[in-house]
Amino acid sequence: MEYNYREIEAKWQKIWKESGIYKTEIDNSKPKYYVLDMFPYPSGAGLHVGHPLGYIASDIFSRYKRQKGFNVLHPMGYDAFGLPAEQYAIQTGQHPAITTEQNVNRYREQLDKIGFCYDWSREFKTCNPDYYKWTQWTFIQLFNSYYDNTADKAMPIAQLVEHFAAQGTDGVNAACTDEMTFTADAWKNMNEQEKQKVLMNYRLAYLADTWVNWCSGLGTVLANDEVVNGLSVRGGFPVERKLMKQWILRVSAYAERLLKGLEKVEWTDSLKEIQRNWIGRSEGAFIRFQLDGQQEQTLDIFTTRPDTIFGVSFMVLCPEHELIEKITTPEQKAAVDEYVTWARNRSETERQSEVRKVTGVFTGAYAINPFNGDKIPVWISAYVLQGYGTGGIMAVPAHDSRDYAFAKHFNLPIREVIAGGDISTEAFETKDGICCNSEFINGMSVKEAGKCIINKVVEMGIGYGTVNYRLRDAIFSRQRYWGEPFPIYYKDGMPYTIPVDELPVELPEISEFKPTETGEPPLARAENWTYNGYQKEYNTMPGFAGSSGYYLRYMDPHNDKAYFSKEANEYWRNVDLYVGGAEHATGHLIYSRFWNKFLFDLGLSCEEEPFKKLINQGMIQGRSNFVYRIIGTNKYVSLGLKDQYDVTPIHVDVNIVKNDVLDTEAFKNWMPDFKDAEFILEDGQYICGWEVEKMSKSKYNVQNPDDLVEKYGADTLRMYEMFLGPIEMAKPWDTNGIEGVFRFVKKFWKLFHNQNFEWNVSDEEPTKEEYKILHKTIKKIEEDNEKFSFNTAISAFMICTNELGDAKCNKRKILEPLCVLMSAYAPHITEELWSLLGHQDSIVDAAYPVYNDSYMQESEFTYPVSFNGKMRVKLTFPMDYTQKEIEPILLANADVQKWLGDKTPKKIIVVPKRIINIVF
RNA sequence: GCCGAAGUGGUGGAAUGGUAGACACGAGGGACUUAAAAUCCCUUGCUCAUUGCGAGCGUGUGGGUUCAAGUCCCACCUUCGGUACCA
Repeated sequence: MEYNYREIEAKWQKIWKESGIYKTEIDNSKPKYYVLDMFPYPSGAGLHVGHPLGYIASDIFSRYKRQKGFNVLHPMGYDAFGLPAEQYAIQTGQHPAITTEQNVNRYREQLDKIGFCYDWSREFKTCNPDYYKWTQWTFIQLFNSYYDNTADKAMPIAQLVEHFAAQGTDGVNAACTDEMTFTADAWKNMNEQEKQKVLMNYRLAYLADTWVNWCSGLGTVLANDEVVNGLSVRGGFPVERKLMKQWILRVSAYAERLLKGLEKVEWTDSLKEIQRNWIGRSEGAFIRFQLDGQQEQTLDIFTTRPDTIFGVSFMVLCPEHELIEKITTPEQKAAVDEYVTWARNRSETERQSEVRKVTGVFTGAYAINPFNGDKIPVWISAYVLQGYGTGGIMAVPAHDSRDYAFAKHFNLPIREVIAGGDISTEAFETKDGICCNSEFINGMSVKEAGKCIINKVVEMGIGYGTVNYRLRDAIFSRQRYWGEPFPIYYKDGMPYTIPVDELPVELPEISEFKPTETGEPPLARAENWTYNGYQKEYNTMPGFAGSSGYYLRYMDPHNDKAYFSKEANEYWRNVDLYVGGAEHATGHLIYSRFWNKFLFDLGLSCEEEPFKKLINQGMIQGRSNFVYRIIGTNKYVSLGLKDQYDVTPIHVDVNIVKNDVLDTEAFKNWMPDFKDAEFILEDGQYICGWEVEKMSKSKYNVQNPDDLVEKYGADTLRMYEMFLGPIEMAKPWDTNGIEGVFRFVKKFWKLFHNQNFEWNVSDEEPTKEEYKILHKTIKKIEEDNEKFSFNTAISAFMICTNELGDAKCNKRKILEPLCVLMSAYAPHITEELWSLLGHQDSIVDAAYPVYNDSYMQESEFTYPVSFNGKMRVKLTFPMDYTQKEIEPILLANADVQKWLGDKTPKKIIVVPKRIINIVF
């Protein structure tokens, strides 16, 4: 039979589906291996060509591991809550659940065509109430927990309540929004509402007024990772700053553990580095400055350079600082109000573009340097950020470039306290200097002086050494409909959780998906959105809520008693291999790790890190094609001739271009504008230009995997995507080479057939040469699989197939193991051949062939011989010859003598099985 | 600015410090065919030579280590990704 991929692929996909061969169960007799893809958001555009890249890689690895004897968990599902479906709903009135369902079906259809080995019985969508019940459940646990810094883990808030009742805040070392001190009696005298307010300061999920990224285009707030260059990632709308009451997750409490955990995972260095920078650990000191003439007010700052404290010449507060209204002098009030109003209302975009522009205003107040009693003016400037440290700084212009620019601009003093720089031109920012002009720390190194100052401030009771993180708490509310409702109702203005046994709180039906006329979130439209008469929360959870713990749910997806069973978790533990884009480095991959660590603290998840090994598939860029229109005409000139004319490049649909040659007829029919197009050809062809750009509809460079499956089959598509290059590298999507892979698949099929496409496999014993071809391939494929170097593995298959074809080898003992090796890459064709070879069982459970070194033994080796490093001749020696035995034969050789001439060799280097180098 | 990754033919890309360019695309030539598709064979880094042998140069640039460098070290250039007043 000829290779008919359509028939073969349809046949096996049906059989796999019906037999449930990819269904996975806990099996204690086998080691587990958990392979996970970042699940997709089912957008209306369908699966794009970048998705399969990672999915195919993980699929290959899953199949390989299964053949290696592992019990492989390889699930798939959908991240189904999200903005596009809701935006669409606002425009059309179509319920997002319906659009989502349609999109999911389309995705599933596309995925099925590629022949993945997912265990679909575990599939779920994050918008299923069965699933988001557990997202809500986790939220309640977060609400009912606080972070105990001494135990270094999350603890029940009830324990904190007990502590408050017994000792007040004395001995409390917990992550909180504001430091609090009160006695046990004070606690007992608080009313319910006051107590709730105090607890809110400690909860891991808390409600607070906070400056947020408000996106009016989307009608919601966004997390920091959802804003890029002042614009929303989804939709590209401008983002402004706004003070709003929001649900927030105290992710920052886990900063140190998130940082430390990176040491234990096998991720790429670059990804770890991105997370490290995002977490942004810095060591320094917290120091309290007294304000001149005001006993009750202090100005707290964080600095990484306590050693420069004698160089402080002014203090700066962020425009949002609460101290501003308390300390501003009457004379300065007008100027301060004006500045603060301006600074607070700037949009993110403005902030971005005005970075490094020096602005600020003097408050009229002075702080006192605790070490020398100097009066230091307190300024306000937007270069100091609210939300990092204390929102206030001690400015040391001589040794910080930002303070320097500020001091120069406002003509403030610049005092040198680290020797060796030239502070007349720029700040001297070294951390290896020696202190000067600094009284008792003169002559000390920066490091020593820092320690000394920290000891002093501790002694004086005005500060301590501390560690500060850039990582912010995550805003968890969205003023949106299509998300998980909060399991929260309000009583006397304070939030309370809905009992766990009444979960899930299902998303109600509403008539319209827009915010209300009064600007309330869409859920305010829901009828009876109450709990025992109390109003339920109008906000919903953000996109990352559902994706933060989904990998745990796959372990036990249908459990209605628990998130997942202990048994399932202890077997599957965590994800061994996670495949997805690096764009999630500062979002999903942080939130997920936080989520998992919290569940670990609760004793639910038995591993602290969720993703052991992570592979980032590179981004797939588009490869656009261009035609060149001669300006003012409807004439198009081929690439090579375009420089002779005045032309405008125009994007042309890549689907009517093959190997950069334009199908001119198809071009004329493409759009009415081009109906009468004329062409100036080169060599009878129209050659298009090309460029690598982002893949987008408007650039006509989008290619759909379905078309390629239709034209070449899934096996060819799978291998081609892997053959493009290393999965981790970004690369343009280019179908120019797919024919080569298709040819190879056909050749592979032919190994099992004669010229007339009749089955032709012999039971003869293979020769040693044939075994050698096979075992060389077994070894290479195994090494490449372990390294995720699938492109070179495919090259090895091509070489092997060519060699066996040349040798006319059709021996079962060679072809059968080869089939197994290749089944991970091309599951359909190998499954078909496997059954033709007479096997009843599926090839997915065939054992991976064992490499046998004995076939690779050689009796001799051909050495390249180089003279002073330049390769000249090749000589063959028996394998077991030593250098001593080789040398005389070598020197007696005519070619060697020719090259040596009358020179005598200084040294002869023989590297066994590599090279001989003669140095003269 | 800072952090990270990467620069190899016309193209995608191979090379544990040891014959650079595997494998594939494209291109050129040929076979088969009435023709096309499909298939098969040869050539294909650059320059010179080409009657044959060949010779020289080549992995972003400039240095260095080494018998030997695409690979290691130093400096620089370029591109891409992350981040951006984080005290």
